[in-house]
Amino acid sequence: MDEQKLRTQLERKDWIEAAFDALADHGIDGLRVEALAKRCGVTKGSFYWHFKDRQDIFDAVLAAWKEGRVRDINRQTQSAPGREAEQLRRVIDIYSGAAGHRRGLWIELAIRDWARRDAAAKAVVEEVDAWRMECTRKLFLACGFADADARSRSLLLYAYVFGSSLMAYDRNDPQNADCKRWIAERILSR
Amino acid sequence: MDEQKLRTQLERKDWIEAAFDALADHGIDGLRVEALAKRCGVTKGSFYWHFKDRQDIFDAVLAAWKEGRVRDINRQTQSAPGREAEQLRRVIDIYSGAAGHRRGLWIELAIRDWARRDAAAKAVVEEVDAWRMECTRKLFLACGFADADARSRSLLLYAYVFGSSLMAYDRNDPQNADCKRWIAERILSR
DNA sequence: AATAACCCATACTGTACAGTATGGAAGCCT
DNA sequence: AGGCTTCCATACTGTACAGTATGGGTTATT
Repeated sequence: MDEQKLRTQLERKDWIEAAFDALADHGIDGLRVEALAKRCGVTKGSFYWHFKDRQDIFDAVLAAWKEGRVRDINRQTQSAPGREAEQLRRVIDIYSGAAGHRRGLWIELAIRDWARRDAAAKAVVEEVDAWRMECTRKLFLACGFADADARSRSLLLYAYVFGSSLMAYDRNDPQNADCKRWIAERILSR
Repeated sequence: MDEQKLRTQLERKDWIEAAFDALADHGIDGLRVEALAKRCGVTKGSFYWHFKDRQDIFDAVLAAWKEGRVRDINRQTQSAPGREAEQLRRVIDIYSGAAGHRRGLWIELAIRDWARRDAAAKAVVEEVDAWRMECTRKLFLACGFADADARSRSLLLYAYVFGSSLMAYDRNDPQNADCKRWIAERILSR
C-alpha cells in the first residue's frame, strides 16, 4: 500500500529540487536552510538529517546540475545523419529562452554567478562548458565546417545564448524575434 | 592649504567607489554596510551620516553605474568618418575582457545578476542596453549595413561579449584567441 | 509487543548584520 | 572664547540565520 506515499517523507532529491527553485528565484544567496525547509513544508530539523551542513547541499546541487546538463546536451545534440544543421538550430532555440526553458536559464545564470566566487562551482561550469562545446563542435564538423571553424562557431553559439539571457529579461517584441533569426543564421550559415 | 586633504574625510563618492569594489568581489550581496565601512577604514557611523540606509547606496550605485556606462559607450563609439569598422572592432575588444576591463565586466555581471531580482536595477540595465545598442547600431549603419542588419549585429555583439565573460573566467589559451578573432570578424564582416 | 531505525519538531546558542541613539573630536563662524 | 556644523566612534536593539541538542512520533523488524 505504498504506491503513493503522498510525499510525506522527504529525500535528498526533494531538497535538491527545492534548492534549484530557490536558486532560480533568488540566486545562490537564496539557498538558505530555513528557507528551503519552508519550501519543503518542514523545519530545518529535517534538513540536518539529510545533509551534514549547508555546504553539503551546495555540493549536491552542483553535482546534480552537472549531471543534468550533460544528460541534456547529449540528448539535444544527437542527430540523424544529414540533419545536423537542423539540430543546431534547435539547440540555439532551446538555450535562447524559447519554450519553457526560462527556469533552466535562470538556474544557469545563478550558478555562473556563484562560480565567480566558488572554485568548485567554477570547475563544474568549466566542465559543462567544455562538454557542450565538444557536442556542438561535432555537429558543426558533421555539417562540413573545418575544425577551427566548428570550434569558433560553438563558442559563439554559447556566448550568444547566455549573453542573450543576460540582456533580454522578458522581452517579446517581434523586432527582437527578427534579430534572433538573423543571428541564428549568422552562427549557422557559411 | 587644502590642496591635498589626505583623504581624511569621506564623501558619498568614496563610499560608492568602495561599493563598486565590493560588487566586483562579492556581488550584490557584498554590499554590506559594515563591510563597506571596513573597506573605507571607518565604522558604520560614518555610513549612516552619508546615506539614509542601505537602499540609499543601492540607488546611488545604480545611478553612478548608469552614468558611467553611458559616458563610456559614448566615448567608445565616436569615430572619425570612414573608421567605424575599426572602432567597432575596438568595442568588441574592450568588452570581451581584453585590456584592464576585467573589473568592469565583473561589476557588469554583478549588476545584471542583481537586476534579475530588483526592478530598479532591471530598468537601469535595460536603459544601458538600449543606449549601447543605439550607439553601435549607428556605427554599423555608417559601415553601410541596412537598419535591421545593424540592429541584429549590435545585439549579437553585446550578447556575445557578455556571454563570453560568463564563460571564460581567466582563460588565456591561444586557441581561444583564434576563436575570438574569428568571431569578431563574423560579427563585423559582410 | 518490544525494539530499533528513520524522519522531523522544538528549543537553544552563537554570529552577522541593519538600523538607532548618542557622544565626541575637529574645524569654522561670530 | 564660545557656539555651531560636520564627520565619525561606540554602544545598543532587533532580526535572520547556521548549527546543535534532544525528544517525539511513525514505520519496519524480530
